[in-house]
Amino acid sequence: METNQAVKVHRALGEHTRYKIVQILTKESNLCPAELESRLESVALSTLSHHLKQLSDCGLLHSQKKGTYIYYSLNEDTVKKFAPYLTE
Amino acid sequence: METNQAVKVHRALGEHTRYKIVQILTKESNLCPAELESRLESVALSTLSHHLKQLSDCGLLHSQKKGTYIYYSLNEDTVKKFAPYLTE
DNA sequence: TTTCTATTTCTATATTTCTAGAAGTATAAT
DNA sequence: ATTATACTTCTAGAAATATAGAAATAGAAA
Repeated sequence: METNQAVKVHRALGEHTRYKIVQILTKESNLCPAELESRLESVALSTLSHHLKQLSDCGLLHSQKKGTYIYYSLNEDTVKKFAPYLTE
Repeated sequence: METNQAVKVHRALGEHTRYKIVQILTKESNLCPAELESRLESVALSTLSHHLKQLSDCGLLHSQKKGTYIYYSLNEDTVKKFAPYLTE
């Protein structure tokens, strides 16, 4: 089943927790999973990790590793293209 | 579970057939289910109807009844807000 | 090396979504 | 009134997705 990026991006944003993650990252960038966890309500870290992977795979997020920490932030270009209203 | 419009719209667009329906309607508007069916590959009318409902419920489409026909077209405002790249 | 911390991957289960046939509704035509 | 057409709603099975605990990985500190 062929899946283009647009569909992937929309599917990624079409779920509450992931949508919230993106919203949070429009306000504060370079957050690590543990920090995101504290800003969400009752999501297991393993679940959060799964969501972050999906958001990264479709190009909405990028991450930077520093020691044992991984800092996530928005990929501005992708957000601008597919969900510009989020950063206005 | 509270669902805002943005999440609903993204969820609606995050599926191939529905995404395709919206793409088709950016080029030709006022199409009825039977016409859409002929422009898609192997989707049962009942399935198509279900997709059209989802697209309508989130505000992406509106429809107009004429006799037994129902003509669907894009709700420009919603598309402009949530997926502007589709009409550019 | 051992232990600790941050995070991901694996696994299984629960839930949601997709799909299409069958049945139903509404309008039009005979 | 009967039949035909256009479409939707109901139903149920199949497929996909979400969830979280347990196990695994990778780097930092002791």
